[in-house]
Amino acid sequence: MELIRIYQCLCDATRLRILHLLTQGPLCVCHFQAILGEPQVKVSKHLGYLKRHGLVEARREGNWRVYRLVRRATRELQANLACLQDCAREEPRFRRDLERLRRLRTNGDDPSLACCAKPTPAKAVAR
Amino acid sequence: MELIRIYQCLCDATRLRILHLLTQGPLCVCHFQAILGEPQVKVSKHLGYLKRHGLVEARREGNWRVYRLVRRATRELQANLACLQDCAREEPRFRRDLERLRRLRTNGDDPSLACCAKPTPAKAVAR
DNA sequence: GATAGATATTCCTCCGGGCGCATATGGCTG
DNA sequence: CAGCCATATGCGCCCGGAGGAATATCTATC
Repeated sequence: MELIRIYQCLCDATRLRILHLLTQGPLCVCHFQAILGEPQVKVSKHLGYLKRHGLVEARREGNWRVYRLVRRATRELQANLACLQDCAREEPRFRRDLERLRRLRTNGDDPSLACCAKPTPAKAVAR
Repeated sequence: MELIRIYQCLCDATRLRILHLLTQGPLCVCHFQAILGEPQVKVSKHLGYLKRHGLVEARREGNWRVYRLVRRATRELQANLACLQDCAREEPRFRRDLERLRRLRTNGDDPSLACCAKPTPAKAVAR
């Protein structure tokens, strides 16, 4: 049952936040780290999980990897992501994530492609 | 995060089928057994899980227990159950469950309250 | 109050997944 | 090619949850 796989992906907080962010567009790993405030291993593993389960796909972009929601998402996935977006509107945590994403995009650079390390080579990501 | 709890409940096939059935109205354990074709322990445990996690509530009805979705479901829960119902429309398994439920209700007796053992005391549930 | 029926609970085993540390990989740059 | 950066992977630990067999609990009935 396809649905099960989807729900299994959704039932972890970190993955939920990742997917929620991805509904706003592709993102690279370091951005996830910055926004979620989670260690690299954790982020990377959850992205791997999502990829293995077919919710997400990745491409290389020079030195980093950009993740996005799968292009041809099933109806089920689309429905559930829409539902997630809807529910997320009221959860402070999701709102903060969105806020940070927005800040990264404006303070930083180009919306989707320009990755970290471009604006501030010294300070970089505030860990 | 409330959402997580919901998704944790949704990420098992048996629970998914149970919740889906419950969107059609209250049901007692033996009906679940009959419809799902799963052993009593399994059904009972998953119902317990759903109850512990606040998606479901139960009342005694003489010798048996009738389960229902929680009365005051959160917005998140409502949204996700609606989404589930929508997705379930295309999954054969869910359709079969609904079909069996319908058959139980017509062949059997009264829609919601009348429980098993009333129609056929001899054959009972075809295990 | 003994018994039967419906359901819950306990005990056990097994497995997948979450986490973190350390290390590997793969591309870029000097 | 050496070294750095971003990211992935392997390993070990731990925990929760799934499944099933046996048993307990609660209710109705005689």
